[in-house]
Amino acid sequence: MKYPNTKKLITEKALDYFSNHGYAGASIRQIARAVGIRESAIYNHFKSKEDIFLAILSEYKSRSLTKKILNDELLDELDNPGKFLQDFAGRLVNYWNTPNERKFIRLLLMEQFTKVGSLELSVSEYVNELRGICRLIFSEMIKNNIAKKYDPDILAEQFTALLFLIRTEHLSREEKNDINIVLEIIKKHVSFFWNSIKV
Amino acid sequence: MKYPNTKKLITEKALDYFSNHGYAGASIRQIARAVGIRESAIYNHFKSKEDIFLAILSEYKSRSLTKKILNDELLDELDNPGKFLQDFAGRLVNYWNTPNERKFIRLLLMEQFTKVGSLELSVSEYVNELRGICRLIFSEMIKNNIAKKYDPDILAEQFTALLFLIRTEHLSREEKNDINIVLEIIKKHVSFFWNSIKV
DNA sequence: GTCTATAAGGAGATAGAC
DNA sequence: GTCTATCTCCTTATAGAC
Repeated sequence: MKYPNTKKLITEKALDYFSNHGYAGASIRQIARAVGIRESAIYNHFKSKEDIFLAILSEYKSRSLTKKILNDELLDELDNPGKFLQDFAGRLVNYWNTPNERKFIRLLLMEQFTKVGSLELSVSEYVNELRGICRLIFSEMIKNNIAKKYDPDILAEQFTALLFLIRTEHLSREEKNDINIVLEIIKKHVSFFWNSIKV
Repeated sequence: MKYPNTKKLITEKALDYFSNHGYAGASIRQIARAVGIRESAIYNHFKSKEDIFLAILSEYKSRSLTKKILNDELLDELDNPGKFLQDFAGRLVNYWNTPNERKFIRLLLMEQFTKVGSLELSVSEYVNELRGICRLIFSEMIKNNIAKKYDPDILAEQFTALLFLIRTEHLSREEKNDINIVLEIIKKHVSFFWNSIKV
């Protein structure tokens, strides 16, 4: 933001409009006005509306959930699995609640069926990374005899589903305090979940 | 369908287009063509595009999940709780997979953030009925000492979340066989779920 | 209840001056 | 890199004949 880059600004404002009105419902005109330039100037940076959309998706696809969530600090807590799970879920929910991430999920949910530009945008892809991380965590817990010998795939699925539903339900509201309510709910569920799988 | 009703036909085709392209992405022209009349003729039945959308939502809101799922036949199986849960989930997934219901969920996911016509369209509202039914079921099981004394709210939430995620993930694909894959996954999860809560 | 014709405006996109 | 001006097409919606 220090060195205002028009191209970057366009994708930011476009993400704003796309995530609020959908791809079809947002117009180049509105985006240009939000950026502070004329529509025609947009075409100096992107060759079409679809091109802007693809740029946004490209940024979205280049993120790595693992890097954002599973840092060393968290991994140090593995010897306290209950706390580890809580912090893991808490970190995830906080990350999901960052402004851009919220917009991305909204856009994903809106455009998953429309297939603009023959580009796939699927919920599966979105939760699969989380699923994989959970599978790893629960496998490890079972191997170390911390958790009961359940199928790690099923545990991962249940954990993922819980986080996904609660997250999805709180995407519409914009209140700042909302995240604390979500964190409370998540905490209760993680606590229950851990108690039912721990040895 | 025996007595072709133009008004009904319009909402049907509109639902088709809305659920595939979103509200903003579908045009009266396309809908009229699908119905087999001119755009102007649409306005004999609805005063605006938004009016069509509201008619669709009104139909969607008038459904009752309970009536469609919880009939006497199913309730007779309550003395065999494992089978009951399986059939309950199976019925629900089959109902969710009916063409119109699929379209409704797609439309809901797409338009939950746009607020066309100041009408609320929320995922919460969608899953709340299911949540309530599950809460009742699990409360009853606990009271009758069939299930462990867990918090029925949490059990209901986990059961709902599981069904919702799996359902959401399979909304994009149109293959007829897909429902069998979904039913298999659900079956596995319900089985696991029941085993972990039964006395 | 459907048609033709048309209005009025917004959409995406381009040309060429500065 | 942004501007003005313009093109072409599509959008929702209305008027009035049949």
